[in-house]
Amino acid sequence: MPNSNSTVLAPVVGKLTQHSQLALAEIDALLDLPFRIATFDPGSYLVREGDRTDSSAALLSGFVYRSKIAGSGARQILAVHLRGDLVDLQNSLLNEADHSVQALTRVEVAYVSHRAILDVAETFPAVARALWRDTLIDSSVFREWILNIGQRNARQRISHLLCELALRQEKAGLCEGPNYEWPMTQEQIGDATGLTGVHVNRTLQAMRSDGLISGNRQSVIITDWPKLQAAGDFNRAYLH
Amino acid sequence: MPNSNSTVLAPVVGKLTQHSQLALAEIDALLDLPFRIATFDPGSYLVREGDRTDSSAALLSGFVYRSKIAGSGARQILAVHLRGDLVDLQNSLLNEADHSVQALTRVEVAYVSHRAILDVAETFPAVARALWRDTLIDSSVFREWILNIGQRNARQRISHLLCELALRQEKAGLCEGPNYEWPMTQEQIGDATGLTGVHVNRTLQAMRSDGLISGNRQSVIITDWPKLQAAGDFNRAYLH
DNA sequence: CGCCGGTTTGAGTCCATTCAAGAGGAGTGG
DNA sequence: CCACTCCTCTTGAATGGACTCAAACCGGCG
Repeated sequence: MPNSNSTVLAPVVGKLTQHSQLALAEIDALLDLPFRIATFDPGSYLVREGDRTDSSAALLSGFVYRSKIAGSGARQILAVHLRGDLVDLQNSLLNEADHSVQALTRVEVAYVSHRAILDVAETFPAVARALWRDTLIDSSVFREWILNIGQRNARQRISHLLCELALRQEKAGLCEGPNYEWPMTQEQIGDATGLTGVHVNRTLQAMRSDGLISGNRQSVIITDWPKLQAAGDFNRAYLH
Repeated sequence: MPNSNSTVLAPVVGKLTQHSQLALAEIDALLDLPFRIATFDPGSYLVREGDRTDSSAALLSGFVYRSKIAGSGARQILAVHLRGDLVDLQNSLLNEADHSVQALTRVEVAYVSHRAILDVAETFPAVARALWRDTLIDSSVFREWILNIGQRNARQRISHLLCELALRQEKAGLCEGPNYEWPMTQEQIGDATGLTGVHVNRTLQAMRSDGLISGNRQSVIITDWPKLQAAGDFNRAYLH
């Protein structure tokens, strides 16, 4: 029984309007999309590789990650998402999910049917462009991750990941201070950066003792943002 | 002086119709897009990181690659493109190029203005979906590359890259036998896989002596396709 | 209190890198 | 036609960043 409400999808509209200009009618059409709310516990799957879905999930609260598994069983985390992100929009046009989506924290999502999304996109070309652009920015982030994993050392990779998540949290209006959520285990940080958990541990210790960061599990304090940015070879241009 | 002709852009239409159904009117609209032909020598830039362009390039012949440079100066190759590929379609919606595009061989491209592309997309929603889907498949390939670089060893990475390029050449109708073009230096293969040229060299030698491949520079013979596929942990699903 | 997932630490190993030099091959110009 | 250059490929030896394996530590929670 799909629901419809004019504020629940606001985080999604907020994200889209960050990079695309939308008219009031277009925003209303998005907010009026029928949706179905669901919650997930940490570790549970929103989408499994190989799934065929008929709706996409918009993240309302919490964090999720996307991942693929290699033949060896090794897991690679491809992206981390937060409030406002459309976590599997690509499945609205691709038949079969090529990767999984899992909850990092307790999350709340709004499911919107592919049909409804494509209808709005067809009615409002500006919405189509906004959604397309959103996936293009996603793509740009993937490219930066390829660079990160392919060409940077452990400290750079971890610093870069942290910079990205911190900046995106600010953009999403989730925080402002030097305090950021980082709800990943060291093992997961390793899977996201192509390192082992053990090596992540050692590298984080070095970063802490060098005064780049402090704070404990689940939450980091970026004590020296310019230095961290330099350490991570971080340039925000790729986030568009 | 833009040109217009009904067969030049056929490779592009061929690629789009591989994954999206298009009506005759839509195909005609694509073929009638105004374009401008240009050729590039190996190594020359089609797009530079930071550029703002007003048109996108469709690859008519030859090979190009996309790349980003890390702060250290290291180069990461992000993707390789061949005939029919829209190599910088993302720039039609993003302001500033976040990576470069360079010719691998002598190439011929058709430039189509962003304006014209977006107009066709607005007139024909099916075209908009086809282009969007095309960029989503691109995205899926980036994800697989993240997995490849992040979780696989040298032999797997190189085998995987080779499998992908071979399969895409077949799909594009560029060849059929066990003979494939591979117009990359070992250094470039290294940049695409996050390895050094020296190690690519040693790994290729081992692969040759294990009977996976043979042939010389610029062109490979895949002597044992099933074995190569296994060696590269290659699963074509991600190419959709 | 005792379990459990996550973090920390140590020691040994290895895959890939670095540095350096030599060989091969294609193209250029005298 | 040969000398010369440049680029790529090849090879060797030494180094090192990250991995593996394994055990101990820690804090939260039932």
